[in-house]
Amino acid sequence: MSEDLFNIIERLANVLRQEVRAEGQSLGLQPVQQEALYYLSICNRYSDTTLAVTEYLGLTKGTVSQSLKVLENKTLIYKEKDKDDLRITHLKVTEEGKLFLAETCPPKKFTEAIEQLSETKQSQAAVLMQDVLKNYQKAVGRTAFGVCKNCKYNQKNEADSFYCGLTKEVLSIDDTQLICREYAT
Amino acid sequence: MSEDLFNIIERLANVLRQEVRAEGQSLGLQPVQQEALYYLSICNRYSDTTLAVTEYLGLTKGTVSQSLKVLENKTLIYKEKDKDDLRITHLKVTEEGKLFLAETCPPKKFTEAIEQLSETKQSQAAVLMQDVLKNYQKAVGRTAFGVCKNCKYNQKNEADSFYCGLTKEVLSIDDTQLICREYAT
DNA sequence: AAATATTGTTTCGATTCGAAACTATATTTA
DNA sequence: TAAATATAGTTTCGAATCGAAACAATATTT
Repeated sequence: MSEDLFNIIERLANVLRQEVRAEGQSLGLQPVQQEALYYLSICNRYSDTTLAVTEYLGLTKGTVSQSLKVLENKTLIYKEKDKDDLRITHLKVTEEGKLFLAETCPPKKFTEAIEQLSETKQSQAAVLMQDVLKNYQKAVGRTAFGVCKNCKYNQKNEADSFYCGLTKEVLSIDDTQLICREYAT
Repeated sequence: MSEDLFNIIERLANVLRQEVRAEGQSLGLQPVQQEALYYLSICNRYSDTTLAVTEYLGLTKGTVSQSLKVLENKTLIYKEKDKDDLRITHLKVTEEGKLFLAETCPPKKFTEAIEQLSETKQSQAAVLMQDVLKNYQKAVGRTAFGVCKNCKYNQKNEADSFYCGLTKEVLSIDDTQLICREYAT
C-alpha cells in the first residue's frame, strides 16, 4: 500500500520537526530558520543564494529573506556579494553556525535510530527513498536539487579532477559532494 | 551514511509540504490544518480528540484548538461530546472532509511516484522506514501512535474478532486498521 | 466535601507566511 | 547607445501560526 509509506514519512517529518523545534530553542531559532541554515551548510557555491533557499524550502523569497536576516543577526551566516554579478549575494555559514549544526542537525537521536539498522539496510533505505524522491520531483516538475557527483553535468577530466559541464568550472572532490540547484539527471 | 537518509527525508518533507500547500489553497486550508484533518481520518475512536491531535502534530493544545475551529467552520469536521466523560470531545470528519481528502491526501503525484517502484520495493521501503520510525520514537520517548493491529494490547478472541486489552472493548476489522495514540509494542 | 487532575477554549504577543511594491544590477531589444 | 525587460533581493503589510498562560468545565482523588 502506497499510503503506508506516505503515512510513515508524514509521521517522521512531524516527529523530526518537534525535535528540531526543541533543539532550536537554545538560540531562539525557528524550524524554518534551522532548515535554511542546514541547507546552506550542504549546498555548493552555485546554490547558496536567497533564491536557491527559496526554491529548496518552497516558500516565497520575501519570507526567506526575513528568515535569513535573523540568521545573519545571530551571526550564524554572513553575506558575500558575487564578484561577477552584483545582484547576487552568497550566503556562508559561520564557524558558530557550523558548531550549532554539528550539535543539532541531524538530531543525534535520529542518527542513532538509523544506525540501529544494519549498514546494508541503511543504504537500501536510502536508495529506495532516493528513488521515490526522484520520481516525485519528476512528477511535480520542480527544481530537483541533488548531489553534484550524480548530476549529468558532472564530468571527469583526468584522475581526481572534475568539472561542471554547465558552468565549465573545475570542481574539487569536496565540491562534488554538495547539493546543487542545477542538478539534473 | 546516516546523513543521506536524513537529507532525503527532509527533502521529501519539504516537497510534500509544498504540494500540500498548493492543494489546500482551493479551500483556504493551511498545511497544519490539512495534516490535522488527515490524521482525524485515519485515527480510531480513542484518538480523535484535541489532545491526541496535539500530541500527533507536536504542537500546543491552544494552537491545535484554533486549527480545529477552522476545520469545523468549514464543515470539514464536527464535534461530538463523549457520552461517559463530558470533558472529552470527539472529532469526526464530515463527508465533505472525506471528499476533500480523497482528492488531495496523499497527493496523487506522490502516490504515483511510489507506485513506480515494484511492489516488493514498496513494501521493503515501508518496512525499513517503519523501523527507523520505531527506533526514533523509542529514542525520543514520545507517544508512539501506531496501527491498532500491530499493538501489543490488540488481542484475538475467536475467528474475525478482536478486542483491546487496554479498554477491554471489542474491535471490528476496520477498527484494527486505524491509528491509536495508546499504541505500544 | 475539598483539592487536584484532565480536557478543551480563549486571549495575547511574537513570529511566519504570501503578495505586492520596491531597489539595484544585468541582459535584451530596438 | 538608450530603452525595455529580466533577475536578485529587500521591505512592508495584513492574515495566519505558534507557544504561553489564564480560564472554564468536568472527573478523580484525597
